[in-house]
Formats: sequence, structure tokens, C-alpha cells
Amino acid sequence: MSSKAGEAVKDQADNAQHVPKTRIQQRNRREIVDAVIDVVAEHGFDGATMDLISAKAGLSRTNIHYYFKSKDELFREAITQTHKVWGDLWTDLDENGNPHNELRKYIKGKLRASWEQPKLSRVFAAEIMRGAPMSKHLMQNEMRKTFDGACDTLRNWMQQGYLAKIDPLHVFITIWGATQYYADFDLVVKLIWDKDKFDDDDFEAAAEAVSTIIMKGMESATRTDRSRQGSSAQAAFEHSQRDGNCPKVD
Amino acid sequence: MSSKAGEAVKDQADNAQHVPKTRIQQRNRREIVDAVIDVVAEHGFDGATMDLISAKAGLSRTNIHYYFKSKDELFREAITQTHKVWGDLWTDLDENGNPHNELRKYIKGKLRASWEQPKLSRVFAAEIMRGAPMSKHLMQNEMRKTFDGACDTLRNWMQQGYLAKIDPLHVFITIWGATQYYADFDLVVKLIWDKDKFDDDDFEAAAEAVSTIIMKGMESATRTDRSRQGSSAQAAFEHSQRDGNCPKVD
DNA sequence: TCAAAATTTGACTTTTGTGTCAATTTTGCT
DNA sequence: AGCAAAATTGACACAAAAGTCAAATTTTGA
Repeated sequence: MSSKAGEAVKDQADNAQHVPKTRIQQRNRREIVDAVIDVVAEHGFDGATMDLISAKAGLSRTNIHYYFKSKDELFREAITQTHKVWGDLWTDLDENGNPHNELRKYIKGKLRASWEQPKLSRVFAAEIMRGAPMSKHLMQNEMRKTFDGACDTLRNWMQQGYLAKIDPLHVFITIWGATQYYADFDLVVKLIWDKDKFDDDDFEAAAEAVSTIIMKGMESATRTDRSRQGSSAQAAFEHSQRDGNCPKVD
Repeated sequence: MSSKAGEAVKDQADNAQHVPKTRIQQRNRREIVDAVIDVVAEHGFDGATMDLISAKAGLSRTNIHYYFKSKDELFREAITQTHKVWGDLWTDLDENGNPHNELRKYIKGKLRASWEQPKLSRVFAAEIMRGAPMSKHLMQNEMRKTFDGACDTLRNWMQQGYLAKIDPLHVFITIWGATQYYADFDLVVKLIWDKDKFDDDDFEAAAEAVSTIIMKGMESATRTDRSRQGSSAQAAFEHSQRDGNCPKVD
């Protein structure tokens, strides 16, 4: 259709998936998206100006417009990246595995994601906190479905006596909240941990502590009954089923 | 010094504490600060424009400048409000109380704060995520000190066998992460909870679930030993003491 | 090597946002 | 009522940011 130079890129950019033609295109688009993630992670979406992004990417502001029509498209791309990594984290529960191991693995995996890709965690957080204008649809569909599946898995395990009966909703919130905290509020973490840089041992320590708390907190009372006041949470769990929270996927 | 009308307000605004003279001043300043908190909670600091704020407050943009010299001063005020509420939450552990009750009370209190003042929670989150330019000093001093005290308390209880030995650092992060999630990511919470409005019962359910998980997770193995793999987290705890994390306050 | 395509640039327009100022209106008081 | 202080307004100056465009430069491949 178009014959003017440069439009090839822009035309393709209209599509969800862009297949870069040249080496330069590939390199620069990557560079730019990385820069966006960097800047958004640090300044949020509203604070991420084209100037900041172009400085970070090492490309002129005008040149960035050559690769991406608008700031909006740029953001959309960054969010797509985020979902690629974050989306996988919802499917990490194997219904047929050992409940204890699976859940522990899940917690550690979630923490690792926050730990190794703190920027993506922050981009995700920023997107949620501004009302998820670009992710709402995805969240209401694919993510929601996967989540409901995970809830089912958890509830099955609970019914079978492997885990304490606690509304999966709050279990996941606790896991997400604790693990994301390390990335999103790393300023606080650094302050109270008295460190500026963390190594593998630190990660292992954090993973061990967090998953120990949550796993022990989720231990079933069926085998060893010593719970002092677990009945109320248990009642809420039964209620959550009747109520249709975390509905089953078909 | 100055005799021009209106300057009285501005002069006072320079001081940290502003004592309003008139009823109108009192009402409007309140209105404005509330608006700022509202807008920042929704759009973050960079997204909070004077226009949005003035619209929310129902006062002209120019008029807001009559009460607050600059946007910066406005933000500072909003953050002060936040700290007033958030600061108290650090002192809520009574060393001489019953460890179990105290910790449970603390968790519930923290959740209640997020639940009842979600906007303040989000303002706090936004401030942290942008690097805490206005809170850093406070955090490095008062807050840090209070936190260290709380760590000491927790560690004492652990030493006395009331709680499992887990580095208090991660205990607090888990608590904060889980509780703040309900306010900061309420979009996600609403989505997976399938609700738009929450009532007291919902709060009680959330509080029960979260504190049950964490409290059970913190139960000491001293009395009832059934832990399957707690030793590693325990080792990290011992290490955290030698290392001087969460150092004692003098 | 040279022409076409791809990439990059600088100069410009438009929009949005902050803050100032002098003038006007409202309020509190006697 | 009338006046001084307080509160409010509209017009404006200025700065930052998004985005356009035509021209210049670099890269690619026949």
C-alpha cells in the first residue's frame, strides 16, 4: 500500500506482533522497550517522559517515534513484556504433584521472578495501581481463568486434607503481597535489611523465610491438631465455596 | 513584615506546622489536602496535576496556590498526613503482652489501616516507589528506630520460645506485603474476589485468613514439634543476629 | 559502486501544566 | 452600613512534553 520510506515499520507496528526486518530494527526496538521498562519502573507511567526514555535508550526522541508511533504504543509493548513473564506464574501449580512441594515451589518461583526481574514487577504494579487500562481485558479473561484453576487445585488439596482450609483467595494475596514487596518496595527492604545489593544467599534466605511462614501457616490440622483458633478461618473457607468465590473453571 | 493581603497564609505555609486562622482557611486546607490524597492515590505523584486536584477540591487552581505555594508543598502535606497514620503502626507491639495476641493484633491493625484508609496506603506506596524523596529522612531515623525496636521484641519472643525463629525482617515484610496488597492492588482483589464493595464481614474474613496463615506460620516448634523442614529458616535467623541485621536500639 | 530503502536528525507545532499578578468579590467586624 | 482583611478570580507568562515533517545520512544489496 504505502511506498514512502519508513512506513514499513510503522505499518507493522499497528499489529500486535511486530516482526523486525533488519538487524538495526531488532536491536533498537529491544533497546527502546528495555528503556521504557527501566524508566517506568523508576518513575511510573505518568513520570515516564519521552525524553527520559530516549536518554536511557541512547536514541533521539524523534527516532523513537520512528519505531513506535506513540507513547501509548510504547507502553503497550512494555506491558506485553511484563505479561509474558508474569503470565506464566499462574500456571505453576501441578494438581497431581505433592501439594506441599508444589506450593513451596510456587512461592519460591514467584519470589524469584520479583527478585530477578524487579523492574517488570514494578511495571506491573504501576499498571495495576493506575487502574490497569491496558491489562484489564487480559486480567478479566485469561488471567482470571488461570487463577480460578489454581484456586480449584488448592481447594482440592484442602479437601483431601493436605492443606488447612483457608480461602485460596487470601492465600494467594498473601503470597503475592509478600513476594512482590521485595521488588516493589525495595527501598524499604534495603533500608531495613541494611544492604544495598543482594546475593543468592539473600534470596535463599528470603525464600526460605517467606515460604516457611506460609507453608507452616497452611499446614493441615487434619494430621496434627494443635490449632488454637483455626475454626473461624475454616468457616470462612466453607463459606467461600458456597458463595462462588474463585468459581471453578469448566 | 509583609502587609499585603493574603501573605499571612503564605508566610505561615513556610513553617512545617500551619495553624489556620479562619474557618474558611481550615475548611479549604482540609479540602485541598483530601483532594491531593485522592488524586495521588489514583494517579500517582507524577499524574497528579493541579487541575485534577483543583477539580476534586472544588476550588480554582489559582485559589489553591493561595493556600499552598507550590505543588511540592502540597505533596509534602499529603505525605505528612500519611505518616501520621502510618507511623503509629510501628509501635503497636507491646513487649510485655502475650506474643501471640500482640502479633495477631498487629496484623489485624495493619490490615485495618489499609482497609479503612486505602488512599493513604496508596499514597505511601507511591511515595516509596518513586524513591521516597520526601520521606527518606524520616524513614532512616524515626521509622528505622521503631522498626528495630519491633525486631528486638519479636526476637525476644522467639528466644523465649513463644514464636518460631524466623528473621523478623521477613516476618514484617510478609505482614506488610499481604496487608498492603488489599489497598494498593485493590483492582486485583476486586477482580478475584468478584466484588466491588466490601463490608465488615469481608474485612473480618481477610483478617482472619491472613493472620491465621502468618500466626500458624510463626508458631514455635518448641512445644509441638512437627515441622518438616524448618531448620534452614532457623539457621538464617541465628545468622541474622550475628550479622547485625535489625540491630538493637540502645 | 551506486541507487533504493532504511534510519536518523533538527526545526517546528500543539498541547498541557505550573505559577504569578493585579484586580475583584466576599467576609467578619464594629 | 462601611471598611479592612481574607478569599477568589481571570488573564497571562513560561516551561515541559508529545508529536510531525521534510531533509540529511547511513545501510543494504544488486
